[in-house]
Amino acid sequence: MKGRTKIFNLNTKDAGNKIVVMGWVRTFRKSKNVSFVSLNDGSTINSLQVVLDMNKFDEKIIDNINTGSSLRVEGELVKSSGKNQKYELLGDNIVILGKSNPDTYPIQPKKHSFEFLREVAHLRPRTNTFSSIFRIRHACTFAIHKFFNDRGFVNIHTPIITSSDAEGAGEMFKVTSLDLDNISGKMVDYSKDFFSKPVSLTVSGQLNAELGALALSDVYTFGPTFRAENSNTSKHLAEFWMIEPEMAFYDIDDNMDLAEEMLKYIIKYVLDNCNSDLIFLENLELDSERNLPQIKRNENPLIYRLKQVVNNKFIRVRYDEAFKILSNSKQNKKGKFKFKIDEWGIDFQSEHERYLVEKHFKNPVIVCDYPKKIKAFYMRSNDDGRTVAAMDVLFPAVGEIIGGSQREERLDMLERRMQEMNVSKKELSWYLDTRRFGTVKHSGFGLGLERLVQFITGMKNIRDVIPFPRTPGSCNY
RNA sequence: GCCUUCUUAGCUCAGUUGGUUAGAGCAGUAGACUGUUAAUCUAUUGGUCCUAGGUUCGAGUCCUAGAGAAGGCGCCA
Repeated sequence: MKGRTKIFNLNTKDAGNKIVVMGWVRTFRKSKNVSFVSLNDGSTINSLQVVLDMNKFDEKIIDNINTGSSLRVEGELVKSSGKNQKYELLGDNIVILGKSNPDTYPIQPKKHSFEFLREVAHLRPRTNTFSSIFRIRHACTFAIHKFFNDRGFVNIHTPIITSSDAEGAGEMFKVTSLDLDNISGKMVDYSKDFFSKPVSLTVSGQLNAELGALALSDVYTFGPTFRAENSNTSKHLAEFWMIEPEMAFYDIDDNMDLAEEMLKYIIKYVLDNCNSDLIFLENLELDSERNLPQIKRNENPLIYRLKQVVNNKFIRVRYDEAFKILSNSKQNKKGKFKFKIDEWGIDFQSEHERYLVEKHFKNPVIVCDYPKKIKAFYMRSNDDGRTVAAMDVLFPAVGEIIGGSQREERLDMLERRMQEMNVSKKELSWYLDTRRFGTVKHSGFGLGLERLVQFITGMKNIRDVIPFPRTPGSCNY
């Protein structure tokens, strides 16, 4: 690979240099004497224009330059006389690395629907939109690791296969090595299975992360998460990536501070490092909204929305206040909510969350101190006896992006809650040990990576921010 | 899981109250063109109208079932 230059490294300063680039043809504009190839290697959204003197090249080479084919081009980088680029490559020597039959190659130099591109998910990274999204997704991933590393957090690899079915975060996928094609009507004998007991794919690394926090102080997990829920929405995947920090000695306020700081850090990192991708996605969104009625459009363009999040303090409200705001809202009094806000203790529906974020505050909102009966067993009971120290970070468009809490560190309280909610103390005795031996107050939260990438890229469907989406009835590639 | 909508050329879509031989743009192919920017211009190929039944003299259009997709809701990240 010696001598090859990636396109994102090119610069007008390199004009006059002999270089070698490799990439895939986006478009080929052919005419008798001079032709133009847009070559993209995925290192940047910007394709490099290769200029070909048609008299210099064999017909065999020219005929195989098609949309999708891969080339090695050697030539001199020069200042461009065209308007849309500052520099271009005068092609001297071209090698066709891989042919592409234009008759059957599905990606055309034109606008495709996201639905169609989902059906060719193996090739969609070759489009501007998806290469931008995946570069931004990578930037988010990198920023997350950097954020935590800079603050002395330890990355814990929590297990993907778990024997605990008590996490309570949703339906689980079973993992087995039993011959499923050959199971009789009898009860399954799990003692014959690989782990000698029923096991599943993880729905959350939190309980394991807590074990790490109660030894290493600050830890985080960042791994795949699996939910077998039959959710058919633009915000749910059966396989997604979740970031779960867990911090010893943090109370719920420290927890909220960290969540806000982290989200701002990641978004700022993307703003600072993925500018051309964001500009592309912003224009794509403006373009797609051109024909929509005003109410269906975003109030502000993408980059403005991102800067707004970075530059404004998140609004923090307790459930009680949020409940009052919602129940006194015109929307509620006029019966415009599908689910009326009437009795204290109900869980908010997404229409209520959107009202708070998009109509009332027009800002990201953190709601905390939820009624205990709608939250999980491990959340710390507040002194009022009816709420727990839980918090949800609500974002415009994507809704709940983070869910977290201060954990119940008092053994007797935790055991009482487990009893009430029918969680097996025996199965989670390892978890309870942290409360038996040197318990401390601690907190944590879960961030859905795809929902964050959705917000940052403005993509409407979560299936378009993960390379290979898994959803009910769909597991391809 | 529930509700609604959609499925017509490789892609994006049009197709009138059910009426003859199903259309357009783009892509592809052939050609033209000295600098293009999803190049342009000329010509042209391309159809199991999602599948299976049914109603009708006649179905892309109506009815039933199924498959797939999208949007909304619930569950959540």
